[in-house]
Amino acid sequence: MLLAEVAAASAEIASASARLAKTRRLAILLNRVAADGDARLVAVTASWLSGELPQRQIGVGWAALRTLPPPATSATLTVADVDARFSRIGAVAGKGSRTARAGLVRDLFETATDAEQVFLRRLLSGELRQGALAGVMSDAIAEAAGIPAAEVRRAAMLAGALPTVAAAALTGGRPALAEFRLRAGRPVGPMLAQTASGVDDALQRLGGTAIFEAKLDGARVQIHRAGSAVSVYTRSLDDVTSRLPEVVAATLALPATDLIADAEAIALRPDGRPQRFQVTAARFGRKHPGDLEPLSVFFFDLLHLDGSDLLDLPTRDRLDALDALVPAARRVDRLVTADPAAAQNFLDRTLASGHEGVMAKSPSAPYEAGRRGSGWLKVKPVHTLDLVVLAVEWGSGRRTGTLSNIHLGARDPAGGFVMLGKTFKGMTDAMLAWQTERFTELAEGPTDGYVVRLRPEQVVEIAFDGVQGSTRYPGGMALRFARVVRYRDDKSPTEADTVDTVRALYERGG
DNA sequence: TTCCGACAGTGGGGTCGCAAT
DNA sequence: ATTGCGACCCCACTATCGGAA
Repeated sequence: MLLAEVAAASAEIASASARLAKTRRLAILLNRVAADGDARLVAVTASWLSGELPQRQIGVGWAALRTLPPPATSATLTVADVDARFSRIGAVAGKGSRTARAGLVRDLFETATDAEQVFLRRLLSGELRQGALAGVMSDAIAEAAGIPAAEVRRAAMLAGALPTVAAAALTGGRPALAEFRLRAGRPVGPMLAQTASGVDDALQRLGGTAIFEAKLDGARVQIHRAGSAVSVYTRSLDDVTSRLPEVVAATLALPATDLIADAEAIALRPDGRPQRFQVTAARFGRKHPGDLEPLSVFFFDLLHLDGSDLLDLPTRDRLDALDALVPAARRVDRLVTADPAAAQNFLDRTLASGHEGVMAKSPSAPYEAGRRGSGWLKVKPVHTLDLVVLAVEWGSGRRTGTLSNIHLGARDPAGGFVMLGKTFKGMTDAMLAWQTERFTELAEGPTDGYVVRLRPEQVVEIAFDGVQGSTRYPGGMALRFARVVRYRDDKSPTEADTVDTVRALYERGG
């Protein structure tokens, strides 16, 4: 199988708009690879065309792809060859590794045709832009193997990976898929949540009664125990066991042999209130924990216990099992209610304890592994400020040709504006068109660079989740998850919110 | 025929580890 | 010592397709 065939398929998929057409094209390609009889090649192809490398990461990013050699004129690279080259690139380590890696990347691109270079560059930079990733690939595997889509999806969630499922489906068929079961030690796609605007919205969407839980501002962990062996995975299923000895110890203290659980790891202050997220992130990111900032762990779901799979049980039953296993001090706070006032009170109390918000869960919903299920909703308070647009950046991909990412400034009472971050979120296509025109008028100097500086005249209402410390911005603060609500043509920059307002919010802890 | 769930795309700030400068 | 890069923690939001209602 030639790389050229895969690159051509990717280009065709990108140019089709119908999802069914993309699925069909992917299925044809998968069947062609499967005809070679090599399961590894099926897995590699499925992985690439869902935007991932089987090696996960190989230390090559955007910067390493900035300058590439001229392309080859004939297509000689095979899928197997490129896969092997990726492994070699990823295995380079130590002093001189950057240079060595760059050399291997250059060799690869020298051997690739123009079309292949485009594909490889997109794949390695994580911007495949073919309108098809894991979701479409899952359906394509089903179509190629003649298996119901739901079965492929479920196997992928239980395997925590699509490529192995692709290989199994196309070489072993339906019986091979049935082999994928929940197993302690093999990570599972975590269930994710949708957003609700408040507890009333959450109660209504969940059908009247909800399980409310404290939403801790830490890092999600999936904990597996098989006998005395504990492993801990992140939301993206990376193994972080060695970084989190506290989590391992807390898990070994539980009266069980085998389990799979969902939990949050978070750094707490001595008084039990949460540290800022940055403290947890620093500790979580550290490979060798040392003696700094101990992490606490709080369990909130149980998927497997001593031979029994629980994930298809309703939430209330899974939580009964969790409560019987984990002491209350190691679980997140919880309230089951249908009463909006009681729910609001729980949210208020949770926020007063310094936490991020609450989760609202359907008592009857199963654990939808790997999905952003409608059975889980998050509720977090939203702040808004009227800020001034200081500059704007040209967009990429589908935003090419529009002025997209705006730089946000708060008014400095002493004069001028203090930048607090950027945002590209919340803009409709109509807003993008409007702001491209508006900011072209406000441009202070050339508009052909990446960043276009503006006269500070346009006020914009910005929603955000909180204020965090920053070394990047001059005020020492940056907005967390900033997004545009609307442009305010009824306000002048002299009426914009001040940096003092932002600082007060920061010092209040949020 | 309309509605809505799921998915892909477009990027945000912060932190770490590590190689290069 | 500092800087740049890659990887990954937290993530919000809109457009689109196609099946559900």
